[in-house]
Amino acid sequence: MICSADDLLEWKDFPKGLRVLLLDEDSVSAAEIKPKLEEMDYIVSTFCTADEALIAISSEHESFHVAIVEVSTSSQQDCFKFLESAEDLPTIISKGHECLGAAEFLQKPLSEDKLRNIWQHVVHKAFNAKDSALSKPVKPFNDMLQLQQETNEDEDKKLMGIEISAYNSEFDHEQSTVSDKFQAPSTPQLKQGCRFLDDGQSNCSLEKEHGDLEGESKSVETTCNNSVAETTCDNSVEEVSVMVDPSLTPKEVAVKEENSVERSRSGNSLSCHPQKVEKKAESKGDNPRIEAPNPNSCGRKTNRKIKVDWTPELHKRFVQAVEQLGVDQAIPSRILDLMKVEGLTRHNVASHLQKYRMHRRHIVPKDDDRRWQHPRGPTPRVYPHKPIMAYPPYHTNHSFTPNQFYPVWGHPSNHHSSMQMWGHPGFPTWHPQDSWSWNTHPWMHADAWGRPMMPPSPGPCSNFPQNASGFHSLHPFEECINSPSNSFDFHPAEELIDKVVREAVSKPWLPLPLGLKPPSTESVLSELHRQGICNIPPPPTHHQC
DNA sequence: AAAGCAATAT
DNA sequence: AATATTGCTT
Repeated sequence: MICSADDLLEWKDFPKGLRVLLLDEDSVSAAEIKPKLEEMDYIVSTFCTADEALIAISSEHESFHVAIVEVSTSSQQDCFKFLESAEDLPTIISKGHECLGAAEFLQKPLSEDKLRNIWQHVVHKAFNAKDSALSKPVKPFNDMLQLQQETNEDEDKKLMGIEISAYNSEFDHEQSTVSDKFQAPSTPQLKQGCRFLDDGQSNCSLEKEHGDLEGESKSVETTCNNSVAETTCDNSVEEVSVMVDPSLTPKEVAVKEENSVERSRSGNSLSCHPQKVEKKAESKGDNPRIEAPNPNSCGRKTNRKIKVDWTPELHKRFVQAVEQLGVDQAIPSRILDLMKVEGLTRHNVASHLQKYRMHRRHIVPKDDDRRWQHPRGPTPRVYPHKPIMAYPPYHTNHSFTPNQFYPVWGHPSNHHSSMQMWGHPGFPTWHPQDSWSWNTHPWMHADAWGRPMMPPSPGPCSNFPQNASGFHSLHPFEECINSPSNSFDFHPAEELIDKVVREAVSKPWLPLPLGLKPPSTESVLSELHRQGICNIPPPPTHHQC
């Protein structure tokens, strides 16, 4: 059965009580999945054979909201048979290596999150049914799910908003941007999902079934066939599950996919982009590489050159190469050598370098350069009230005017709206090797990754405030843990901490970096006492410089 | 030939 | 919007 929108609206504690049909020939795996589902207050009925399941469906047709079918290669026919007979029952096929015109891939093993989210397919289906509540107010349901909703969109978009928000609410650890909304309703887009396979969370989502509803919306179309799915996703995924439109037979799926290819050719299809950069997980120590177009896949017709997706990781490599070479020596060919990214061309690098340089130039206005490059110049202005950021080496403080943000070059992100990151003193977090804020710190003040600038002659009586109230440091922490790409490089490297400490010890006259607090008088005195130094001169009286 | 830049195309 | 391409100069 298909659960109608009306049903959902009246379903008080949805998705509790969702009736799940679990068809799995492997009783062991069924025994693993079932309790997980039951923990989520789903009502699970397991079946070992398609026939049993079909009998159950035909006899208790109203009894299931969603089906999960684990299908082995040998039982594929059974699977199709089940799909046909199951008609409108949203069915998630959990399968081995093949992709059956997928609406969604779920990486196995099926985690709690993934299982928990199966209700979303019921919602999706409910609101995409021909005579669903398309024209009905959706607010109640939205409220019920405690979802956020755009208020200025038309009804269709609202519907999408529900579904998308719902998905996002479950995947709120994933990045979610406005543009993403219409690309991957349920899970991170394939582009992301496959790229970050090593994060253990990512799923690949391909959406194929509601083009008629969305019109020109940017849902990620299913344009991959088996080979694409494998080439793009198989790096480390052992198995995927596949969500197919329950109302479609395999043939129909195929037809729809063809249409999707046509529709998405104009540029927004991500799933199918053989041109996309795919890189192996760096955690495995492999060099990233640019995937060559797959001649067997949907990219066959397009002669476009590979379009490099400068992912944060790729960009990081780029930046590392540039820094290794030094800005002056960094030319495309050398950067290319250092980056060791298979398939990347010098042109790609040159293009990126051009942008990179322009950006750097833009965010370090000449005015500032002149002011800071000659600290002995005409009485450098010091802003005691201004925030100072301590980045390693810690004495290269960056001074800037609050509110004076420069545009940040990065992927579009709703994090732009969270630029008010000031006011978390003493959090010595930085990304030592990622000085270029690429999506990772979209809110970061430009100066933070611009040219290092020396404070004007910091002496024993530095004007730079050192206590917490004088500092406004950024607080990247939340961002780091929220974004999957960030966890990647969030390592307050010990060497750096050591370095900072060493520097602080060797140059005691400099202001301490954020995060390092001067020892308390008491602890110093007791330590001196412990070492037998009892004759301590009184501290110098405070004086102005 | 490679680099770098700006304008333009996709 | 991001990236590629092109055309030009160095």
